[in-house]
Amino acid sequence: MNIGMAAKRSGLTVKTVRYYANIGMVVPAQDGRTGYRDYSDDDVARLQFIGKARRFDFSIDECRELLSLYDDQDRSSSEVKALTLEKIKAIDAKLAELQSLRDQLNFLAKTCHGDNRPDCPILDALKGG
Amino acid sequence: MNIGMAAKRSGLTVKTVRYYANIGMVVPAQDGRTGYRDYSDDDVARLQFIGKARRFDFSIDECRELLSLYDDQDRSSSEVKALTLEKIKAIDAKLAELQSLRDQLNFLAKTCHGDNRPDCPILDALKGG
DNA sequence: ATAAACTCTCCCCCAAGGGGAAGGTAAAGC
DNA sequence: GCTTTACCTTCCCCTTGGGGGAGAGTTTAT
Repeated sequence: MNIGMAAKRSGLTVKTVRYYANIGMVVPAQDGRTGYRDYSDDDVARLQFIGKARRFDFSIDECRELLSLYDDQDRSSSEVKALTLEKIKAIDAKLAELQSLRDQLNFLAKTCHGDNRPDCPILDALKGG
Repeated sequence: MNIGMAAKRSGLTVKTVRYYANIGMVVPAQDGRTGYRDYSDDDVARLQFIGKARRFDFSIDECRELLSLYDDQDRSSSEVKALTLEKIKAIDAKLAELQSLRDQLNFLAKTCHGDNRPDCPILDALKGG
């Protein structure tokens, strides 16, 4: 099938699908005369797989890794689990960082009266050494 | 003072300080002969301000806005507070998204036995429609 | 036959700088 | 005075994960 259909079926944009072909992640067959990419059902399955993994916040390189595990019939589930646990750890770190930011901003916002007076503890906090 | 000292005092890298000059955020005086940037103490204070705001996850454009509020002696604190509350809302949304991702991945990781057997519920979840 | 829809490659764009080359300057050592 | 070293300048390419659009070829529908 052409790239438009592959994109539709995988829920990705044509640009994204083409990008994945360019970086060698999902390389379809190609019509020698027209140059049109020709996607198989299996290609579409791989695109779907990547789309899901991306939504789980896996990077392109991590997707590549997952994809090679997905392709390897003999791989052990422990490798996939390890990758997933690492990703969870990274997400936890980001969560903690954002939480701390949120708390600090929230404290500033609460102490700021937020009226027409020009003095503002938020700016003061940003200003102060 | 030269850019190296300004960078040191503001806790930023030289590259970053030069970048802020290029995009018009903190534009120092410039020596006509050598072309060297010449930072005042006030410039450094602005750089520090931006550094802090960036650490609070404000984007460059938001920093620009904060900076203009910071410069405006007649501004009301309500504008600053509004910007801050918006930023808190954005952080909350990101937190919720990451939390949901974390939960889903955690569930998958828990149900994955993670041994030498090849079947893996994580990959199955990524595979399935 | 022609217009619309689809596809191709190629190039520039985003945030927020980082890395490094090539070349001018300044300060310090001898 | 000379040289080394440290610092400064501009310029260009790189990152992530694609988006937007130009210009040209193809296929499909009318």
